[in-house]
Amino acid sequence: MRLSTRSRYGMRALVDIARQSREEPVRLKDIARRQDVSLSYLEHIIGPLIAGGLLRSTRGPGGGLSLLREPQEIPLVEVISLLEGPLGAVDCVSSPDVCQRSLACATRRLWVELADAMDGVLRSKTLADLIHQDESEARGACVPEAMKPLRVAAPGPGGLSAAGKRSPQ
Amino acid sequence: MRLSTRSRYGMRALVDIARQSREEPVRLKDIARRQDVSLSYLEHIIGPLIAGGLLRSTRGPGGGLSLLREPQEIPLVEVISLLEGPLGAVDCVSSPDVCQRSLACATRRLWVELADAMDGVLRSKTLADLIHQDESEARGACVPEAMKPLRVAAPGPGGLSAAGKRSPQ
DNA sequence: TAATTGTTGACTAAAAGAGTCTACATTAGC
DNA sequence: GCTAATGTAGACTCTTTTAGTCAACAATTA
Repeated sequence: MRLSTRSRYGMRALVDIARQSREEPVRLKDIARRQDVSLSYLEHIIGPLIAGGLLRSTRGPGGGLSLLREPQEIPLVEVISLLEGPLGAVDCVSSPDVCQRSLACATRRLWVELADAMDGVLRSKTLADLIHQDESEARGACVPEAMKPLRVAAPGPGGLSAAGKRSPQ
Repeated sequence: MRLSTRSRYGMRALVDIARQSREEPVRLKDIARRQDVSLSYLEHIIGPLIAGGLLRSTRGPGGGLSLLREPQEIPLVEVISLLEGPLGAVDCVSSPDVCQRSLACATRRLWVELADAMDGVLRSKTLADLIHQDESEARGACVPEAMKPLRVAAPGPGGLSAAGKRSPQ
């Protein structure tokens, strides 16, 4: 249940473009450098965002990527949808009898609620929220010390915590 | 961002035990049969639940698994935590400078919110909720036809939808 | 035409997911 | 104490996904 680098890099790339973009397109190479992601990999990540109508690309010298809409018109749910596919999908399609075993039905409803919760968050925010939040944080709200427990969430005791995993960046 | 079979099978196993259990322990073999999961695999899934103090196991003839607490005393967040590890973990630990690049900080906060949302759902429910929900559904609320779009969530237009993936069961 | 940009697809290595199998430890009942 | 019925542990395997790299190519500007 962890986010792929596609989503993370892709989201960062979009924020990057939104911040740099002053009319002229932003070069993929520059995004890769600023975000510290390999250019070749970023190309693949950007693909779905172009296909999904979030970005326009122009080739040749002076070319690059630009947003097709204003940041506040880009809901994050759309971004994640393009990059990650359906959230928390639990498809029990192959056995159509799942519902007769009402047990499966009960747990399934839980997974639906889980996905809905994430959907709610992503639906309530736009790219603009990330940029603005970012700018206020850049003014000092987010100090390195406060970042130490980079493991996400698990608020309070008895919370989510278990295996130790690692990830790129 | 999809749930592993561990969580799904494990949760179903717990519900199974909670429903069957009338004092005497429930045999793993029976759970495997009822839930249509291989016995050998279920053994591995059950392990963390025992280690985590949710289940007690007794060996030998007449042995099996039993809940250590009443279903209403078992928060689902605890179950998922044991089976899945931290929800939506995004650990950028290896580069301690993430926060200086405030961009990373902005997206990171989004991932935290996402994990919190899931956490909220799981924290508000107990095993008892699944059992009861289940029983009312068994009385006819959940008909096979209503189950066709087994792909989870994505409520409304413009919602979450993209890649086509498949999974066991 | 040459340099600069994005596009596409084949390819790969490593990790995680999903499971199997075998040997072993406990215990109840005879 | 023996035997059958249970759970336990760990090594092992196969498949899919993740996370990339690389090379050829297409478009565009100067």
